[in-house]
Amino acid sequence: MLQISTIRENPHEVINRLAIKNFDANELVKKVISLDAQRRETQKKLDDNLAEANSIAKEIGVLFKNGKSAEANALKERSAELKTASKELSELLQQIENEQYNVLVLLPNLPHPSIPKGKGADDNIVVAEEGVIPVLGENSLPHWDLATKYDIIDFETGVKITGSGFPVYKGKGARLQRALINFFLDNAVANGYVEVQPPFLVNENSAFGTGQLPDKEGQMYYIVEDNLYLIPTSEVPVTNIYRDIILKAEQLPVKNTAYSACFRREAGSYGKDVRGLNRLHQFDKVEIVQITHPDKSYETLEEMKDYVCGLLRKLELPFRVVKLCGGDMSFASAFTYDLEVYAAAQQKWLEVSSVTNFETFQSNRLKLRFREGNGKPQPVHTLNGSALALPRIVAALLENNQTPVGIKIPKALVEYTGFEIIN
RNA sequence: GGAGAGAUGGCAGAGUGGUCGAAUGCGGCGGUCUCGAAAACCGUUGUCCGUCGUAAGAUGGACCGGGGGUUCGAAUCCCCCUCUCUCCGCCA
Repeated sequence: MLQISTIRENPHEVINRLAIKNFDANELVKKVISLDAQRRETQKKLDDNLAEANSIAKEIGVLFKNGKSAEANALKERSAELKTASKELSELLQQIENEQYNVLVLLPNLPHPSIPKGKGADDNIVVAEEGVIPVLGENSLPHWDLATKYDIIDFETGVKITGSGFPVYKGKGARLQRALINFFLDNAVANGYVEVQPPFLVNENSAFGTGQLPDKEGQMYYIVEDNLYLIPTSEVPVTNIYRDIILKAEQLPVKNTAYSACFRREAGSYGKDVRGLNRLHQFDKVEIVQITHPDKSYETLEEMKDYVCGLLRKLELPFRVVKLCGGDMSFASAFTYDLEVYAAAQQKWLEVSSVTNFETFQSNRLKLRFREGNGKPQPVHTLNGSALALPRIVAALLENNQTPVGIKIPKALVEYTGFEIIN
């Protein structure tokens, strides 16, 4: 959520920046500003009213004590008038505030000034590419066939138990999952991230805090009976740890990492490009989150991006770093790098991580702030990234490392899997 | 699932109708003392929204889990909701 002060002070800047995201903010900005003026005017009236009422109440108290009940009763009449007026004003104020809020949440985050305009994924900028793209033999297979061939992932049994998008990992497949999770967590911890194990279900307030609600409830699984949501990413519970908190400047940066299963309904996304592990309803992911001083967040963004690159390097996967253009960025993002690995059998780049700086967009909504010395609280910057999401990593590992004798495990993972080859 | 208790400032914990944004203790910050530190002592210490001001600040309002009600006046009385804790039941 944008800060009202930003909009009030630089309306044209807001409109221009949002145009980069192909978002026409003209009307909404106008509306927010006019509602803001109404809000302040109404509040002034209400406050004056209440101030008078407060002082009358005190007077009445004194009068009664001194036995001057006639005078007190006269004042009561004025007090009653004020009460009626205050009630109307406060209802009006509430209504204006709600309206303003409802408009405010429709405005996406401003993209960083360096973000180029663009329509969609085709206009993203590849800022780095690394690793050797393997050339596979004639009878190479996509990962879903390899999974069946070596009996490590069973999609059909998953369908029987739950439905499509819920695979069953078996044998070395299951072990590979566990190995990757540990590998990612250990690396994050070695890089100064504090590991947390969050709940996989969150309440309404949390879903709201990170922006899944009120808009995107359809993307989450929902438990009606308990009014809880299955998390689409551990970003939700981890970030919400810091909801309604004022940190001290010395506590920054906060660095957390968490493994969680992630649950996504992805309604309407069935169809092409979703075979095998490419898109699932339940998958595993290790997330990294940082809360930083506003002056440090872009430095941190680079650091987080480089950290994820390091993981891909250790896994010996060819990858590229893509800077998203305005049109492809998410609602809440100010700057996003996507990291993609090449899956050699599908001959396709697969997004495995998204590293994003939200600046104050999340912290403003979360009421997550920090204080320098005795200064006023101010919003922090929040960032997060996948480090990493498993399924597409597994897909690329299987496809790229297939050989006539089996699938080779990258060296760095062997101490975690306990085997060097899947055969 | 059944029964009971509770929700107050960073924490602990008083406060049952007006002088309460709220005692006291701890913690934090500043100071005195000290070569320095500890102890002791003194002072200070919440958030949000307005108004005035370049600012420092001044000032109005709101906030004692959330919402509603009674009253001239509510942390305090009444109603509803949420959450937490304890005991019983069930259970990895």
